Amino acid sequence: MTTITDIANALGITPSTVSRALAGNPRVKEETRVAVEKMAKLLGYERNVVASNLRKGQSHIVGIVIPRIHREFFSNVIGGAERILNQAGYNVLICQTMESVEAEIKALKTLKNYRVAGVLLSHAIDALNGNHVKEILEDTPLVQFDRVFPDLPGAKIVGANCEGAFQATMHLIQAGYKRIGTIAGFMTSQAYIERLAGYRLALESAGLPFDPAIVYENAIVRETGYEAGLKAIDAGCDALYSAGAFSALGATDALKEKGLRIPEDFGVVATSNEGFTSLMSPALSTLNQHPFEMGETAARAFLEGSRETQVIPMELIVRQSSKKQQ
Amino acid sequence: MTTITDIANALGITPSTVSRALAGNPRVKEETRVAVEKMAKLLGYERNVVASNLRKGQSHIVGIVIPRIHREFFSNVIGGAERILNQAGYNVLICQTMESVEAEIKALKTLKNYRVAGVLLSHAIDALNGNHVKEILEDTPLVQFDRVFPDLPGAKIVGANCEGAFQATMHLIQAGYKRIGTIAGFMTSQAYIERLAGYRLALESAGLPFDPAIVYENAIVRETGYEAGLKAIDAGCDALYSAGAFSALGATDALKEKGLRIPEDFGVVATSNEGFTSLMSPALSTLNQHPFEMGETAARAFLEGSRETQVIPMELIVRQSSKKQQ
DNA sequence: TTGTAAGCGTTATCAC
DNA sequence: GTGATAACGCTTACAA
Repeated sequence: MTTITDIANALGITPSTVSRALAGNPRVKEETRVAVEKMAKLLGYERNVVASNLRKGQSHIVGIVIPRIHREFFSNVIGGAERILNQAGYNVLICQTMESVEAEIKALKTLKNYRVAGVLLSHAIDALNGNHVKEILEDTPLVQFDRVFPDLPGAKIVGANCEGAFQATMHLIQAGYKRIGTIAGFMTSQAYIERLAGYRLALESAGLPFDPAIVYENAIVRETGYEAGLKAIDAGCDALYSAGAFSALGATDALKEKGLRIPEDFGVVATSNEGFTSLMSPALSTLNQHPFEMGETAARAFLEGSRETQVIPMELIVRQSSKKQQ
Repeated sequence: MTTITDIANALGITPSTVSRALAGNPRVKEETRVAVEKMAKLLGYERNVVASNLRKGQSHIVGIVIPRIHREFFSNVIGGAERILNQAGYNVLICQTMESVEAEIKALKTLKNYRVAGVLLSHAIDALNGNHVKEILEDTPLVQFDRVFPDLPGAKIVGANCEGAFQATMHLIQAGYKRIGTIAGFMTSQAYIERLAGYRLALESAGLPFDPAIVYENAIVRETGYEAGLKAIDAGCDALYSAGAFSALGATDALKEKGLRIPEDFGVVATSNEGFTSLMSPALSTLNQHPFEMGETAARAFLEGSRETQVIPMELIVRQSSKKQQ
């Protein structure tokens, strides 16, 4: 592999000058800069970023830590972040935690060891607070997104969870559903706490009772959604707001199995406009969290060194599953 | 950040010994090894992998280059590869090419500059051969998967494209469909060439004519699938084998729009068991490519330095979309 | 405008 | 079994 020393030797100058020329340092003669660039191309030189990073004490890698890559929400966040970061000359190291804090800790340590320029992080569901992050990351810039802990420093990019859940629940109320339960997610996560708050607010502002008996605190996966669906039927619900799309899918499994018609007998709305939701029958009404935009915003927050909390609005997409015929 | 020098100073020994102790070199006294490890823990030492990589001339990063992260097939491949690689102490740097060779070239250069230990690569659709890879990667170990070029060195992990397509088409024939078209994908990619071959083989071995007029060579996305669907109807087809799931989705859009009943009037089977296929109505019959396993196999091939071509079998999953009532 | 020299943190090759 | 020293390739004060 060609090094700057090779270029320097070929040109009869020193590596420092080559380094400066390649870095676009203005204190280098136009003439030599051109010569260096020409020779670099000729010899097929490519900067050894490992050496460069070591010297500079940091890399142009940004770590992204997420629960699971195959969830459309997260892969879209990554897509958005990557677009902005690549433009700015950064590369992306992706770590999945599979929803385990253990793995999250390991991932953060690894990233720290690589001296990444920054970390974009959405916490594992079983993380209860940000202490483990504080110790590891120290002064590495951190941007949290979606699942965030307020006690950690740095920018936070969150969805408009409360407003979104409010909107979704209100939509069910206005469609004529009377007893609306919720698949709420785990109350260890701020995002789900807020969604539940939005749900409750909607009920109360419409004069409907908030009934803890039809709040299903659970993982938001298909299996638990199915169970929640069964319970909701037994509890006399005629609609569900689900804090996640996969749990809504599970709930509709249960509803269909029990012979209930959606949306006539039972309405469903969920947060997360995963691609499959429009293909379900009936198509599922959802809240679009704009994950791509969330990724872009997180990346920009990192680039700008922002410490602000930014809220990405959610957009209600009304499909069949909530169109009660009156 | 603590360095090995800090540990050495604290212990009154030299960095070399610390380095050896930490590396598990047998020529270091048990006693000092223990002392070093204790002190390392005490001072919160974490190896600077950047420095280590520079000195050793390679990293423990494996680059994965794929067209698009948000396709379930690829995110599952990544999942499988990551599992195996993490176990072996590697980390994963992911680059998306968005189906452009330009971006593929850029990604490969970046990875080379990071002196990655190896590259797992599935080509962009507009890559016509492997020349661009040869020049850049030189002696970096390469494993190609799914979309591969035979002229490139190193291991290749491919799906059983021909056999899968054969199976899918044969299934349609046996279900009673008479005139079966195909959404074939681009013929610049070996994977799609093989799928077309399997389709043709099935027709011919069943004594049915192979008609180029109902072979739709196209991108395999929803939009082009829709167009192919319309054409297939006009051409008097009563079934389609699609080389991709999204194009099959587009085709069913067209079929429904034209009032055709699936599977009674028209049968559909597709390669790629994307999650949404089971949620379509009617549910789409697919070929499961076992992407997770493909990722694991690719990672193992890298770890073992294999140069073999391995074929991952495809599994036909029969759902509603191909169950013709006779 | 360019050269000199030191150093980022680690590891490999010698010695002892 | 341990220490001294150099080197991986690059960057950056400082000097010229």
